[in-house]
Order: sequence, then structure tokens, then C-alpha cells
Amino acid sequence: MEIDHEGRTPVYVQLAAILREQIERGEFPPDRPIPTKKALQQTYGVSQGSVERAVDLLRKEGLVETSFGRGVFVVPPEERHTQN
Amino acid sequence: MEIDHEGRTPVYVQLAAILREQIERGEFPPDRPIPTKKALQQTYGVSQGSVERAVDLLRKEGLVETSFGRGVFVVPPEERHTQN
DNA sequence: TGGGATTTGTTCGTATGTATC
DNA sequence: TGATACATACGAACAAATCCC
Repeated sequence: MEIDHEGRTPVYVQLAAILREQIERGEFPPDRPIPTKKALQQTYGVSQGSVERAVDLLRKEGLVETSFGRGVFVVPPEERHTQN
Repeated sequence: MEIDHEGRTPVYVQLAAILREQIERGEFPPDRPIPTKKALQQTYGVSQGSVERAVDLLRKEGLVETSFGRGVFVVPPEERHTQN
């Protein structure tokens, strides 16, 4: 899936959707960080700010947790308390 | 008062402090918007984003309310319900 | 009715620096 | 020390609400 920089859907929303789907498909191993924010920038060709916002969305949804200096981690489904 | 772009205190925090003091001194007439965000940008030589953040702080403090397309308004002291 | 001007709000990219591990 | 998350700041473009003539 790719990011459309022209359309009306914000880039960070698109990126969040991509990651959300990958997470729910279990494409990321547990207890290990998903690709770093820098990697996401490069993979999808978006800015740091857009990655920040995308991850922020997923964090608020309870799908991931971030750990300063370590990485972004997927929250196991049974531990999710979505405070949407 | 001026903004120090070099120091450790964020620009937007400094700007919020300036405006907060002016508001509490009653320097802005009631029922009329305070200087527009664009004016604040020019007056203090800061970016739109910094003005945005400064006003956001004051809004969260309950000191001002913003009205899309109209301006930023001082909340009368007796109506402030600071949900800090 | 209409359309331009004003004003707040959002998004994006870039750059730089700080904090944590 | 290096990798990483996070914060700050700027500029630019555009969208959306309001106002005014």
C-alpha cells in the first residue's frame, strides 16, 4: 500500500491506516519494536511529523505503546484497553 | 517584552506568558478580539505554529476562547472554569 | 445574491536540538 | 556512543468559517 500525497486524505491518516492493518494482521512480532519512525519515514516517503502523528493515532487507539529510546511496540490484543 | 529565540524557554511558552499577563492586566477590551494570530506573528516575529501553540495554552487555561473566522476572545474572569 | 477580505485551523516538510535507553 | 523517541520552530500551502460591501 502506498501513500497518496495528492488526495484529500491526510498523509498521516493514510500511514496510520496502513500500520493499523499490518498490526491487526499480526505482521509484527510481539515484544519487539515495529519499524522505527525513521524507517517508516524512508519506507513511505513521508516526513517525521507525519510519522509522529500517525503513531500518535495508533497510540490513542491502544494498538501500540512507545518507549523513549527503545521503539514502538505492538500491544497484545488481550492487553488493549482502547480509550478511544 | 520580547521573545528570546535562543534561550531554553520555548518561544510559544514565552508568547503565552506575555499574552497571559496582558490579559490578566485587562489590557484587552472585552467583547472584542485580541490581536489576530497573524498580527501576533508579526509583532513578536514568531511563526504561525508558535502562535498556535501559545493560544492553545491559553485556551486550555480557560483564559481565551477562539472563534473560527472571528478571532480570539478573552473570557471574562467570572466565566472562567479553568480545566487545567 | 455574490464575492472578496479577514481570520482561525490543518497539514506537510524541513531543520535542529533534547532525552532516554 | 549510537540508536531511538520526542520537542521545538520555521515556512508554506491550503481549507473552513465569518464578515463586509
